[in-house]
Amino acid sequence: MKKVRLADVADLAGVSMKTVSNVVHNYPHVTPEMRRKVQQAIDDLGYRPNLTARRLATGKTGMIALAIPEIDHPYFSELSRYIAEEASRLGYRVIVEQTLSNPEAERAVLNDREAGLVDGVIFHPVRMQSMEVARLQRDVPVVLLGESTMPVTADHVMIDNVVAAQEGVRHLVGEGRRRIAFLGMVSGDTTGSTDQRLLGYQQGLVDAGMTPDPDLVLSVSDFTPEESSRAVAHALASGVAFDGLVCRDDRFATGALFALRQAGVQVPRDVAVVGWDDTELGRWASPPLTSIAPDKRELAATALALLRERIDGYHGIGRHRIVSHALTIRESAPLGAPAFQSR
Amino acid sequence: MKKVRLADVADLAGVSMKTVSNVVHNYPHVTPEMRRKVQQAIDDLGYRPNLTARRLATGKTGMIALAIPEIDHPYFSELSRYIAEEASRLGYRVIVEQTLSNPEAERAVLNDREAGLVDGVIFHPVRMQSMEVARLQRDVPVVLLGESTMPVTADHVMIDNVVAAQEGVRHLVGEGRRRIAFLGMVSGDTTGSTDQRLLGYQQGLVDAGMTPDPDLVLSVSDFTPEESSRAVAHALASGVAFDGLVCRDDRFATGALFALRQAGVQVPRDVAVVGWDDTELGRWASPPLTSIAPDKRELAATALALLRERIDGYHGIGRHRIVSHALTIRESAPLGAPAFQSR
DNA sequence: GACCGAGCTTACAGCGCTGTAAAATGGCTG
DNA sequence: CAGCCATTTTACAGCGCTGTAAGCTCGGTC
Repeated sequence: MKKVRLADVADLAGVSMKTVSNVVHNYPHVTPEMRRKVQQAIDDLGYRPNLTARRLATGKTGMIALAIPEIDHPYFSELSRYIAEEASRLGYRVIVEQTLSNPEAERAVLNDREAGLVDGVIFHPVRMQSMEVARLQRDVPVVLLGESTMPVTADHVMIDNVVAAQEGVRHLVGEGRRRIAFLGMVSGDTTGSTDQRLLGYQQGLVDAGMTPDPDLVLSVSDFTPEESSRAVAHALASGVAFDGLVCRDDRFATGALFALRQAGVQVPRDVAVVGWDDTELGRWASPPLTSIAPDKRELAATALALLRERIDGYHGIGRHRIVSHALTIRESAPLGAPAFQSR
Repeated sequence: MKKVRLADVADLAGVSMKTVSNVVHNYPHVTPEMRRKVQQAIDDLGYRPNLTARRLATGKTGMIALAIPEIDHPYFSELSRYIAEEASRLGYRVIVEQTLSNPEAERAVLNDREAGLVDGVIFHPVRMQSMEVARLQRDVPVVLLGESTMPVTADHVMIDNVVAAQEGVRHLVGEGRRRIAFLGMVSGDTTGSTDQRLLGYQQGLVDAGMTPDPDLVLSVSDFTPEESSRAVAHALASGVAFDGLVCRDDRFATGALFALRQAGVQVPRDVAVVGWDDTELGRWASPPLTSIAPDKRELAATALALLRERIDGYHGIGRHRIVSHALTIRESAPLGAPAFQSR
């Protein structure tokens, strides 16, 4: 099956290439008879337009890049799904770049040594600072996700992490918890997400008339459930006492649940746990996780809408959009189940 | 920042376009002096090659498509990660097509109305039959994953599902389980994966001198933990008794754990559970899942190796590769923990 | 010192499609 | 039936790069 070109179809149908092109694109001003004749030739030859050539001619690729740290992190895989769905709705294909939180890979996302690959980029950086983004960003439209960076040159979508964390704390306080811990800080984490969540957590404590206790801010050495579990186990062994726990993400919460179970600490009776991201991992944890739930669908739609506008020619200053979130209540920190020994 | 073309660099450096191209591609026969001069011009102008034009000229896109049912299914998100990593190692970019198990979307993967988008496709179909794949498959190299189809026109990679299921059963039998159930059949599932796993399950029972009992094959109405949980709850309520459970995948197993917990059935004491796919979801379930673990990394590497060969010109008959698997033992069906009332 | 060949560099024709501008067609009007 | 205008179709020049084949250099050889 050798390649069929537009010109071949034109020859067979006895018309010009451009007419064939018009038929392919459903250009309205083509007589029905002509359309039929051309379509016949297309079908006979099994012609399929060559996308690469089209792109070269139009300058549009119809593709966007989605650059995220890890494809298989539950939050990112769920987000990817919505982005893929929304992109497909808008007629874009998605190429996935996995940065693995590698600074060089992140730089490569913007500083790509090649051009003309995609029409735009949706990028969730974790190692890159605003300055650097601004410096590296070239002509490609970029929409940033997450909290690490928000230069004025690119658009940006996030949820209000501070408020969300405050809400998480308020929920725990409302259920009678008095010693609420935060899990966790990660050394070398420059994303700002954690900072904002920690800030909101502290703010939440203050709102409730409590004093943040540095001992209750647990550190984790990596973004994995394993390390999170280790950190919680260590805290328990060191005698750090808490009856509530706000986690940086569901993965950390999952690790925490594991460590608590191992230590014989009951959730939610002894410790109520709030996760973050509302992922499948948390929905099926035991007990199922109460979790701060960013509206991922809205996040995806907003990011793509902004990107679309830039692709369509908007060149203004960077816009910042806050999308909504909710607190999804489940068993790990339910309503109306006061702590074992609430004071 | 307007576009810089190869010709602009050539002008500035005072050489031909082809020489610039040679420098860009590190073609060896370029004098150091020339190389320096050209590189200088490239840097001065901030030149970046246009990938689309390159593709049109070479006919290679440097991209492969990965077509899977759901990006955020734990098995597929983990597999995607390895495929993305391996692809990147080989210099390919990955574009992700989410079929959502939609027959039309699956057909579109092969029957794409446009050509020249990717050099090859890695495709995990769930609704499509061998015949149809063979009929629709065009000139693009295709490697199939999963068990639903294996036409002679395309390469194919899978694990030995029958043997794996037998091993799962053997493990449960070895731990003293005598009434082992299978979860679950899904109506409308034409993938063959489930069939093969069920077959292996039955074979495993026969190997152990047991008689498969149709009542112990549970049906689920959809590939979700929710439905799986419902199915198990229903079975328990109907008085179906079992002390071992082999699940079609970790999602089903996760749903099963939930239903069992709700019903006060202890795992593994009362029922030992074996999952499938060895995903993060199962690793952090409670209790952590014993699971049949396909070697996803090997799967990804094998699929890409086969695809690479086809892209490089191999046109022979479809090859079938079996990659290895293991049974990862965890708490849901541990070693040396005989059933509560084993007979 | 003319010749040779390996090593470098160049000119240019595509790759397959689309946008533009110009040409052809055909229905109406006066 | 010429004249006009709106609609439909055409010719062709790019889009930016690479492969091919030919041309140029220059040190080494006899």
